[in-house]
Amino acid sequence: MTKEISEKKERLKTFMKQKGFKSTRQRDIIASEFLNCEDHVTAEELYKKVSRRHKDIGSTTVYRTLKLLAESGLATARVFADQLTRYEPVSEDEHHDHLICLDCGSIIEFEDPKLERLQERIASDFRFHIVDHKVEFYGYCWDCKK
Amino acid sequence: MTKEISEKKERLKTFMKQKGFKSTRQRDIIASEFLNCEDHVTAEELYKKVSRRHKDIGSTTVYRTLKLLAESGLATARVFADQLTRYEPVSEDEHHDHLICLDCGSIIEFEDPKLERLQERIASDFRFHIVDHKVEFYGYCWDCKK
DNA sequence: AAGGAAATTGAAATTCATTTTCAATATAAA
DNA sequence: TTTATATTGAAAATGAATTTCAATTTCCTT
Ligand SMILES: [Mn+2]
Ligand SMILES: [Mn+2]
Ligand SMILES: [Zn+2]
Ligand SMILES: [Zn+2]
Repeated sequence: MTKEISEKKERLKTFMKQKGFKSTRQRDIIASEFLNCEDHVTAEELYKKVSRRHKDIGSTTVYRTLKLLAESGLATARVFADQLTRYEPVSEDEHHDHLICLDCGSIIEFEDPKLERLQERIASDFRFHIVDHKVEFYGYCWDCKK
Repeated sequence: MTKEISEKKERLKTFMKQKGFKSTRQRDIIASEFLNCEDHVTAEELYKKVSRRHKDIGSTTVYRTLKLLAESGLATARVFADQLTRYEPVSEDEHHDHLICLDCGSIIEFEDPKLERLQERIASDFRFHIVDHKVEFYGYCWDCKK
């Protein structure tokens, strides 16, 4: 377990204590498995991974723990075109958007300051106060285009 | 019924004939109701509108007809944060994105050439071939901010 | 017009991800 | 320990959307 991950688990513990939530074996296992897979996983996908070695952990608990991770700020929930709720670990206050391949499903992450600034300009045009945004580009990655 | 709407209904007829689909009273009523409400409606919402005056039309048919309208190019399906599939009439090849108020739910449409160009630049950075995109800004509209 | 193949309809059943319920169990503070 | 409270997993419930199916329509073809 890397330093980053154990530090995150520490943050989770703090969050739970502060909120009056209890630390459990299940939450610990699920959080570890989640933080180790740097993917955009669904609850079911993570449940499959977890239950390979822990057949006693139910999928309901995985759904619940992912929600908890999101509340604690360690995970973000994302919904792409397939309408499944996916979670990804959050690293620092970094924000990014996604390029999604319609063929192989691969997801490329990108960050673009121009895009962020453009958003501000558009918002002010409409006197709108933006608190969040969703930018997804769908198409074909280099490999699939060939 | 405006000229634009009757012209659209004509296009739908052409599309249906060409595909071997049949014209029915239900489809006609549902399409009219849809084209008249310049909104981002869900199937259930449209079903409620339709069934006010046509209690014999079932919701299944509304779901099916909206799909048909999307296939014919007269409607586009959109999914915002509430995860419901919404449809909106398509006018010409015009493309637009959305600002969505988290308080009152109002939707502001906008078009930004800079955004479209930026997308191209980002795509080429990743050698990605974009065919579609989704840009949604969430926040608070002027009225709700007050 | 009438006949008939093929498409459409509405109700009910089904799907599928996610949430809720609930009795049994685990946690942690005293 | 004791005890109050939170958590768990199985099963049931939810809710949007789709599928199934028998009855009805549509629209060619005679
Ligand atoms: Mn990501
Ligand atoms: Mn719109
Ligand atoms: Zn690909
Ligand atoms: Zn508002």
